[in-house]
Parts: sequence; C-alpha cells; structure tokens
Amino acid sequence: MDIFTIFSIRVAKAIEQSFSSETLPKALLDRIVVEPPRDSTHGDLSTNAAMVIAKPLGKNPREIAAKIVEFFEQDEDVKSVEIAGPGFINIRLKSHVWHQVLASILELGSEYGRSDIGKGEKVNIEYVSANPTGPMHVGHTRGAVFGDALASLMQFVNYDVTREYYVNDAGGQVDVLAKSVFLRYKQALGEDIGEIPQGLYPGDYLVPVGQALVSEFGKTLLDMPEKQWLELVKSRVLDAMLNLIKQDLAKLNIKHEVFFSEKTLHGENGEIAKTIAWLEEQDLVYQGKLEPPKGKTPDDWEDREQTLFRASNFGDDTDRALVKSDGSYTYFASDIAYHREKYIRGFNHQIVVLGADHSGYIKRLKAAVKAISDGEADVDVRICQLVRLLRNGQQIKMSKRSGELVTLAEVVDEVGSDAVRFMLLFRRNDVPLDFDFALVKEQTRDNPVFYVQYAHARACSIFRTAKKELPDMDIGEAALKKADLSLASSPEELELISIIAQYPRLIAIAAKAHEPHKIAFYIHEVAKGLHKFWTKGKENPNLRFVNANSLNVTLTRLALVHAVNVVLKSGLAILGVNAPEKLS
RNA sequence: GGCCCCGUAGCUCAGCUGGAUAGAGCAACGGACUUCUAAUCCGUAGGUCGUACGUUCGAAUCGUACCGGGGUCACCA
Repeated sequence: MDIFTIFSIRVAKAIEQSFSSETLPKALLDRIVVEPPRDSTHGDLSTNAAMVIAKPLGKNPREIAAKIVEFFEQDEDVKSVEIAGPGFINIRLKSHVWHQVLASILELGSEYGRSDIGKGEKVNIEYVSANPTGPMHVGHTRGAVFGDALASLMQFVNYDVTREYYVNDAGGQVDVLAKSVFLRYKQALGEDIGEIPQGLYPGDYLVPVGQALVSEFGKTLLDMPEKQWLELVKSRVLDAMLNLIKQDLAKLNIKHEVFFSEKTLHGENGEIAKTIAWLEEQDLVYQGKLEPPKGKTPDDWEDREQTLFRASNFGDDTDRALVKSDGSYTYFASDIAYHREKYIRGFNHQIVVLGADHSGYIKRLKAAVKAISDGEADVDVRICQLVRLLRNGQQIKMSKRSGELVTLAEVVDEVGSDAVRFMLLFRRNDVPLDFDFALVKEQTRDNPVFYVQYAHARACSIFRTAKKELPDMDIGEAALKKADLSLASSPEELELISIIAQYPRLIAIAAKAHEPHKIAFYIHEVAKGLHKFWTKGKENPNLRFVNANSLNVTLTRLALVHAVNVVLKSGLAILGVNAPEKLS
C-alpha cells in the first residue's frame, strides 16, 4: 500500500475520532484526498480534509484542521504538520517512511504499483477495428496504441481484460473489395485491365491476392456467375487483408485476443435478428418517420417510414434507423447486436476506442448499451483525435483517393515502434497531435522518448561502472535488498524516493480515468529526477552513485537507482515501450 | 442550425470528479563538462487560463451565454 492510501486511512480515522462522523455523508468523505502538494516546499503530503467537512459541521476549516493536526502530532511517521492557507493540512514525513517505501519497491520489484482496483472484473476493450480493406495507415495507429496501452494499464490494476477487434466484414465495402480483387485476378491471368475504375480499391496490395487466386483456382473463376465467385473471392481477400492488418499491428507489438466477425451476426437466426426481436419485446422498436437534421436537409432526403430504435429514451438526440431502404440491416443494428453479444459474454464494462470522425456515434452507442443491458453494463467511448504528420515542419498531405496514404508500416519502419508508441501516448487522446519525424528521431532532451529511455540506460550504466570499479562487491538484487537504506539521507535522495513513491497513486488515477498518457508524463518526470540526481553527483562527489570509499553508501545508492529503474521499466512496459539497457 | 471536442507563456502542451503564489519542454538570456555516457543539469525572463456573467469560503477546473478553431449530422461503415 502506498503512503497516500495509508495516510488517507489515517485522516479518516482522525476525523472519526475527533468528530461525530455519522453526520457526515459518505459521498462527502470520498472527496477528501491526500496528495503531494503542488508546491513541494509545503511538505510531503497535503490533505483538504478540513475544508471538505467544515461546512456540514458548521465550523471554521482551520478550527477543524487544528483537531486533525493534533492527531498527526502523535504519529510517529510524521516529522511536522501544519495548517496552511484556507485550511490545508501539510504533513512532512520522517525519513524512515521514505526508506520503508524504498524497501517495499525493492521487495515488490515489477509488482510495484499494482493494485486491485479492477477486482478481477471483466473488461472488453475494442480498438483498431479498421475496415479490412487494406493495410493500416497512420490514422489507425493512434487508436491502436492507445487501446493497447489502456488494456495493459487496466490489467495492471487487476481487470480481466479482453482485447478485441471488430471486423467489419459484412458491409457493402467488402463486395467492392472483392470486385477490386477480381480485377487483379484477371490481371494476373494476363488480361490488360487498364486504369482501376472509380469506386474500386486501387491499391497495389491487392495484386498478390489476385495472384493467389490464380494459383488456387486457375481460370475457373472466370466461368462462374458473379454470385458464385463473389463469395469465394470475398472470403479469400478478407483473410488476406486481416493477415495484412495483423502483420502491421505486430510491428507495434499489438495482439488482440478476439477478432469478432460482424458477418457472424447476420443471417435469419443471427444475433441481429434476435436482438431486434428482443428490442421489440421491450417495446423499443417502432415504425416511424425521422425529421431531417435541422438547418441541413440532405439533397436526397427521402421522407419515409422506417424501423426505428428508441435511442432517445436512453439519452440520444434522436431515434435511430435499424433497417436500410433496401431491407438490409444498418450498421448500427449490427452494432447493437454486437454490444449485446459482448454483454452476454459477461462484459459489464466495455471500452470502445474510436477515431475522431466517430464522435457523433458516442451517444448512440451508449444508448444501445444501456438498452440491451437494462442499465447493467457501462461503456466508455474514447475518441482519438487526428495525427498530423510533419516532415521538416511541413505537413504531409494524405489523400485516400490518390492512394497516397502513409501507412503504419512505413512510419514504424522509419522511426521504430518505441518512438511511435511513446509519442502517440505523450498527449491526451482527445486532442490533435503533431508527429514530427525529425523530432522523433532526434537524440536530445527535446525528444521525450529518448529522454526517458536514456534515463533507464544511464541507470543501467551505473551498474556496469560499479561492476567494473568494484568487482568484488555483490550488487545483485538480493544484496540490494539488504542495503542499509537509512544511508539515503540527503535531500536529493529523499526527493528522488518521493517521486517514485507516487507511482501506485498515478497508476490508480490513470486507470480510473482511462488515461494512459498520465503514465507517460509521470515516467518523464521520473526520468528527470534521475538525470537531476546524476548531475548532482558531478557537482558534489559525495553524491555520486559509485563511491569506492564507502561501499555501504554505494550499495544504498545502487538500491535507489534500481528502484528508479523498476518504476521506469514498469511504466514503459504499460506503454508498450522498451527499456533499453544501453543506447547505441 | 443541432450535437461532440478543443481554446492555458512567443511555440508545443500538462494541470480540469473546485483548493494554496497556474506548471513542464522548446525557443531567448546567463551558468555548470580533466563525465559514475554533458545524449545531461541549474538559473533568469515570460500569463487578462478565449470573453462575460453566475454558483462557491475558494473557479483554469462546475453552470449559462457568446467568440474563435476542428469534427460530425436519416439510409454508408
């Protein structure tokens, strides 16, 4: 348990003993936080407790704070405690507390920072879900990285996470894809196909698929009616595209446990039909007309009766169509069925990662999940904003029509998976992001990827130096655990410990908010702490890590460095970024 | 026109379930290298937190309106 949690409990106890806490609503008590003060000169811990409970108790916050302070004056872990500003209670800890923290990090190793927030509950995180019509482009990359890091983060706090990819293999675009491939098939048989007609997929990546069709079927497809070859070609090209996508994702070390096929939901007795029947039983479906959107009636607006889902009963702006004018299901109809299916599989927590162009879809999706689970399940939709690619300060223009898409594979091949992942996670997901190739490849402080990895490598180099300079000394993990940690007594060392002491708290905050970027920023701060201490050793030889004159202090400092690296490595692992021992 | 996101230092952004004097990096200026990899560190300067009301002991954070930027808007996926 981390110090912030420990002291939250003590604050609660102090309140309970000093005031008649039954008059205080629990929701209010939950607002009490123990956190590091914004300004570190205020102390190690700070709590707003007195201000939160002042009002219901009808007392002055500072008066209440005084009572709580009395309690902490007895605390053997507390060096000093004072009231500040409107009623903050600032606590300064004795150094043995920091040494205990350090000891626990060494003890826990890679387990440090874990918690049981998730209580083993099942969460389904659906991300990427790019249409299987070609290789992934950069537009998909952000959602891929975000979803993957979020999944790791949730696992770290003990959620039972399933990483899922929804394969849109049922819509009209798959027919188009198959027809595009059929053209490539003819081409492979030696036919001159000329320009790829408008509306078909022009990409070269379909060429090998056409060739594969020749080696599997020879010329036989040419003699079949379209109805027949279409199904065959569809199944082959879908397999091929999905493989392409899996290869792209593998470049970023992303692996989904479940690839869920939309197609399997269709059919007479399929899940969509069942779902709609179920919704009808609940009286959530009706025949009716929709109003055209205000201020913007589409040219081809057709005023007609359609099958509608009562989405507006669940917070959506309007009801939503389930059946298209040609009688087939809408995409949304299959999506309701899909989310119902997830719910039936036991996912009461669902997270869906979508691109910026889907923001209008959120309310609809939430309404659907509420309806199909009777309010039992929750869904959080995370929108990833656009990524602008920059080269030499110039934006790289991308166009789908001309086929000039920058692919995921190109970007990863150029700058590496670590850099791509870290840069995309070093920004809140709901804000647009510039990805500058030049910066990402730079090896300076400006480049946060490098800065953080360098800190880890630097720490590792300290161990290499120690081994070289003090070959007889045992600096294995077991030896580090036995180090006399009380020797880490300088303000610089205690400051560094206080930074890594925040890791569990940060993990908890990031996991609850579904915001992996918080980990990226925190890790950056840890790296800074290490670089800072390192430089201190330059100015003051007594603060060097490796010191032949004092083996005890050396061992303690190595233990500290190791603990810092535990945190760096753990945080980077959540982000899916390597922690190199050496930089080339 | 409706809905969603964004507006914080010259630039790029953190901070947003209300809390103290609003933070970091870059750029600018001034320092620290016979190095435990200076591929780093320290310092100075830089702000009407888009605007205006409101709620509150207390607002960058919550509410309303407006301004500016982006996205989206039956039947596509």
